[in-house]
Amino acid sequence: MKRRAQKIKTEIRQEQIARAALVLIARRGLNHLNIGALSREVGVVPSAIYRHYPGKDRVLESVLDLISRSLLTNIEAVCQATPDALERLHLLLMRHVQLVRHHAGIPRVLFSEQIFAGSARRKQRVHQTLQGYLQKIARIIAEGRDQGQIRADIAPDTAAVMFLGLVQPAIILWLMSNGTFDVAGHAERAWCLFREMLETPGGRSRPDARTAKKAKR
Amino acid sequence: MKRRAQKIKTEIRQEQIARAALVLIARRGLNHLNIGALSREVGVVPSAIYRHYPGKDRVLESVLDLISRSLLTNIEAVCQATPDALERLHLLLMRHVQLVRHHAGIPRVLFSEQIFAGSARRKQRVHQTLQGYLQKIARIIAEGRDQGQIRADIAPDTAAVMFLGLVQPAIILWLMSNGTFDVAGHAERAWCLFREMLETPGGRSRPDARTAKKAKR
DNA sequence: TGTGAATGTGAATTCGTATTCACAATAAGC
DNA sequence: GCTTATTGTGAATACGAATTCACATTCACA
Repeated sequence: MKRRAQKIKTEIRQEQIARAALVLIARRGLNHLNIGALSREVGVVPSAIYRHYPGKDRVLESVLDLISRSLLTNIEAVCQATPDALERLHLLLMRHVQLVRHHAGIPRVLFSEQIFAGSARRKQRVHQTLQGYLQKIARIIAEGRDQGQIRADIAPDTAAVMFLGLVQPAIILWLMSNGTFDVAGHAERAWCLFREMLETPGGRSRPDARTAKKAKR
Repeated sequence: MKRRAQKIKTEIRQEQIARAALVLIARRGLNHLNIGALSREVGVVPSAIYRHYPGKDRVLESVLDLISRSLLTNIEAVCQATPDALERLHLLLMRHVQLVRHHAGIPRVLFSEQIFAGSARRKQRVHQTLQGYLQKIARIIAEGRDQGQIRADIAPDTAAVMFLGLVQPAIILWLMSNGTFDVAGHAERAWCLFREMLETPGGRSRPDARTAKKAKR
């Protein structure tokens, strides 16, 4: 019955392990992530994990890398998709929701106690990841302001944090309601209000995003 | 040196233990909360905890009670302080920030993995607490709408979740930055924008909250 | 095809922590 | 003051989970 697992090169296994960890975290949370379950998910025996990682901590680091990359990938994607700041934000919001819905492990890691209370180094690391994300959002907003599309009396930093706030409580509600809460719906409604708030009062009150190009100023 | 702890009635000890737990959670997080440290904080020996609680789980329940009551107390306080919906929200926001800054254990518990991933019962309980809080906020908003002070085309539920979002990411940043991030400052700036967004466009663009009574419609 | 390095395995070890229990001290009611 | 229920104490227990290690297998390379 029990077949011995195939030998796989360390780099591949590391990737496998990190992804499996994210899946397990999504399923049962970071606290329940243990080497036993992780190895089972990968299809090896617990001690095998230590062939590829010096310890559980380093596994977590890899998971954080995975998450960091996902977030930054989203930023880059929306920046390539359109030059319009408001459209970028809207796209980013939807992609963020999709990402989180698909990988529920991400918010679970970011909000986890193990991060807040864990080693100062890990905490620092997550903090920098979040700060980087926020800065990139703030930059998009600043560009929109320079284009006259976004009110100049709004501090991009503040707006960026608010932007995160459009979905963060919703995600928590979603996690706590066993996936019942309609994150995407809330995000869409909240976005409409947020956009109105951002837009320069000079423009139309409800310009269609599709027609609102940089031309108007 | 080591004095035997004084005998104290169970109800009092229970309160002590719950408060001590919240303090410890604020200091080191929910994951690091163990019976040993908890008993030390209270000034007794680990096994003594079991004279007052059947187990660690029940201690957590008490902590949740403490938190629930704090949140609801804030709601009641602001409702008594003023009949003006926008003022209520502003007050609530500031009180919320103060509460969290004073008892950092509160967000640590609410965002904790142990809640999301813990027993379904606890999760359910926290969910209901949050839902109750949200509903009360939504009611304040709905009243403001009925008074013509708040735009009628905004769903109170959505606005309530957004209201939470004004501070939630800020609180997380605050926790991760070791108390460096200026939560109160962000809350104030975010509130100004949020208020503008809520207000009926018919009114002045920046009516002083003190003069904006229900009379105007 | 043979050989060594890389990877997988199962048992053993260690550690932290929740919980239990028999016993001691204390407070409250008579 | 005496008795008894209540509360505190220290040792013992139990359990889960991380990690280590000696040994087995397999892959890559010559």
